Amino acid sequence: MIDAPDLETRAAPEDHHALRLWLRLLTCCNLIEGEIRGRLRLDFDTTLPRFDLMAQLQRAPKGMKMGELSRRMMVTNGNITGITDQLEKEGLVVRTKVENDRRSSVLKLTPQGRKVFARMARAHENWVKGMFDGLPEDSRDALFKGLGELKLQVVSRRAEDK
Amino acid sequence: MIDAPDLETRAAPEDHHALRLWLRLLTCCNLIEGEIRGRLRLDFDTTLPRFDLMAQLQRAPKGMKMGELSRRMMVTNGNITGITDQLEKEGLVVRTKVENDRRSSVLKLTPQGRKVFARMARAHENWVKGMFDGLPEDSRDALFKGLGELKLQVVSRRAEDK
DNA sequence: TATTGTTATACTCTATAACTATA
DNA sequence: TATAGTTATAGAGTATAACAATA
Repeated sequence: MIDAPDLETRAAPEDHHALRLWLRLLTCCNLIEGEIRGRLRLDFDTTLPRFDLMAQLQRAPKGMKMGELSRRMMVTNGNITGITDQLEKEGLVVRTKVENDRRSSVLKLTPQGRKVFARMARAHENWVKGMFDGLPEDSRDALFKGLGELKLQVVSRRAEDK
Repeated sequence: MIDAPDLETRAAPEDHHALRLWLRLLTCCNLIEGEIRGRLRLDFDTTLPRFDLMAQLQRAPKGMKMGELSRRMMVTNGNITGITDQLEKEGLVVRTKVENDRRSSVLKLTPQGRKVFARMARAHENWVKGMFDGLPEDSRDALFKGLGELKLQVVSRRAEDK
């Protein structure tokens, strides 16, 4: 066993199972996310939110409205404006105007943005594969399924509350 | 199916299984963490790092050195100093000096800190239970086991790299 | 009136690096 | 020389709220 103190050590043996599960989930996520953030910074001098925004655009060849990005990334409009400003200054995305609604902007990757993102996405995928590929196939399947159920659970509770 | 666009929509069907698994993990974690952060803010006017620090101290009746907190919370010494300053100002923790090493500080919860933390911890546990308890027992077990494997995997890779 | 996006502001968290005091 | 903690600094990310233009 590796001696790696971490957040999960905050759990006590008598704690409720759900709590221990949550702390383990959080620890895993933080470890992996930290690894990815660090590498994005080191190898590509960028951040996770910038990468996420570009990933969303990559999946939307016709571009995406800023409000839609805000919903998907679950941050406020103002934040999207800020991240977009940076990316546009670097020539990676571009705001375009739509015909029927002059309030809206549609964001698209520039050719340069597509090129840069392709390189980042390839590296990113390799990092992730490296971290997950040691897991037995059935564990991966079980995780995927369990997390799917968990997500539904959490999302539907949120919908109830509002 | 609930229409809730989120980070996971960034995955494409052709993406590697590991990548889809990671995005789902990240989405779950962000949803739950956001919920907890929001409630900590609303109900107790505090933050997750502050709560985490107090949780660590709660588990260490004799207190804990700041360096140890830094390792467990995986942040730098300077950050621990900052969070500690806030909590000490609010009378929730206290720095104490140790006999044999005058450089070190040992942090402890004050009686007031223990009282406040107990209330927060109870509420926190209920939030978490509420989010996880809808999961079938075998799904929870599978998640716990799979995440344990994943954590080992990631931690040991980190150890190799350094 | 409601919506889209922008701006201004403030705050938390974070890391880096230089520093003090002790060991 | 090394370690424990502090300080100073800078930057990212976040939310809130007021705002302009448009629907």
